[in-house]
Amino acid sequence: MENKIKVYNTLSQQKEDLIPYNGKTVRIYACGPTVYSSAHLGHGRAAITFDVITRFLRKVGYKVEYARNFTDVDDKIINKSRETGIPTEEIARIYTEEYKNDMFNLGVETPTYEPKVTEYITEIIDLIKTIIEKGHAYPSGGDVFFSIKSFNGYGKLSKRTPDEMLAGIRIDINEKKEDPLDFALWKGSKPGEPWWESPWGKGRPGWHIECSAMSMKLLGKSFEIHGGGKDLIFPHHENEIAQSEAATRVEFVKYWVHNGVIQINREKMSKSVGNIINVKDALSIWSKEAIRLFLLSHHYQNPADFSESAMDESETALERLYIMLKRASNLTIESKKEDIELQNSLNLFKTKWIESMYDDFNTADAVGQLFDLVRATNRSIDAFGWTTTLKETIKEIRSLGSTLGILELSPDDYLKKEKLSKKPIDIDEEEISHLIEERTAARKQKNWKRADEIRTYLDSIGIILEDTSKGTIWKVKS
RNA sequence: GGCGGCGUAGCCAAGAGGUAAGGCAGCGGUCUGCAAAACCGCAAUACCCCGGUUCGAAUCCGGGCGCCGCCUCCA
Repeated sequence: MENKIKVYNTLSQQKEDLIPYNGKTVRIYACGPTVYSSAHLGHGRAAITFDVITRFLRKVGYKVEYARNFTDVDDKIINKSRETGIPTEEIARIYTEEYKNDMFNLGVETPTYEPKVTEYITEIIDLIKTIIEKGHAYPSGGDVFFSIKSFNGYGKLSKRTPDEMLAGIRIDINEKKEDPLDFALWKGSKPGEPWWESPWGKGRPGWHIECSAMSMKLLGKSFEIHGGGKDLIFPHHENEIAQSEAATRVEFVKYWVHNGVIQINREKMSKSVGNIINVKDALSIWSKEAIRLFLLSHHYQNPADFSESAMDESETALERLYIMLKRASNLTIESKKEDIELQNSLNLFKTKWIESMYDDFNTADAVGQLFDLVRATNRSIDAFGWTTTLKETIKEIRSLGSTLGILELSPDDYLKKEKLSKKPIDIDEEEISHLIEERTAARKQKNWKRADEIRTYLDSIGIILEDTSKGTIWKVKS
């Protein structure tokens, strides 16, 4: 096995060995949402990407300090407040809570820190003061701007020079700026906007400064991984680097990690196109684990094209995993038998899925390894039933599962309850049991007509019956 | 226009110099009262095109074509 985790760094455009600044501690900052509307699958993907990275790093022995912020003061929140008449703080509070719920429902573990911008205003003001003192920013008419010309690495993350940026510029000319590419660190507040006292008058933070202030406060001047969606590379992350390094004169972040965007029909999911799928809505149709499996079947850097049929396929694929676990749990006779062939598959799997994850967190490859092993496991169950090897195999499969955040339910909970909750079916479990009993009796008398009637009826309302050597079991149709 | 990326069977998707994982859909078989599930097999000479480097290219280089992202708020 490779002894170093490889991670693709947007800054160098290469995979690099993950070498923390200090021992085995990895500090991660991932950009969270601006809380002015419901979380969509794009937010979900970003959260799940860094959730899995965190879970894996911890699994292989790293200490991970993970911060994910809430931007709770911003133009978009102010606009939303104007449209709805709801105070900005209330809008921020509502969507912050909703985001936390949505992420919980997606099985995303809570980060170590969840800072809010409004709780770090002092740090933000101090940081801006430092940047001004070092000659990289200037107050102008109540605002403070960062001078991109004063920072000679500007553009190093997004791979473009200021001249190239200027060529395609579409932002409004702002008289207060010395250079059209300069961006606001602090914005003087207009009437009715949230504001804080500052050396430059009443105002609020610009968009990018909060992430620099909060990440450096919580994780230190230099930390290992900074993440977010690819759409944040420019200008957000580019500006963060400029601000932070202008203030500290040391490397801000060692590895920049960006996840691909969600697409619908090969087009980016975005508000302007109007093709947003909210996390809540997706969760009302598909299980959280099917959503995770769908996302994790793509490499985190690639775009993931979302569609109902693709999601249905993921649900079916997940069901295949749970059916295998169900078949295994149905075996009651313990024995000391071993299965050499399964043992070989298991040994291969143990090495390969870890290797896949070591290679830039390649969950899609790991998922492929998993399905390989599932076939071998089913084969073993058919041939030998319960073996000590099977027990070991299930344990290893659960181990990958806990890294990806899937297979965390009991097979019955998934095959029945989870799916019943997604597909409201007009029958309860007790009634199903009664019908199954009746059918079993009919089958004993070889009354196939009645037996098939019952099965057909249940099938028509979405319940599938399976006759096994241990009796009839049921599950909810996909 | 500038910068970055993508193009792998019917669909989705890994792989990034050594002869192409996996999932879904389809078809045939085993098993079953019939099914389902599972397993076995088929479709399957699947790497956008044209050049080049190499003993060897899906992978590296050059040139096309098509698509996408960023350059304005995005995760």
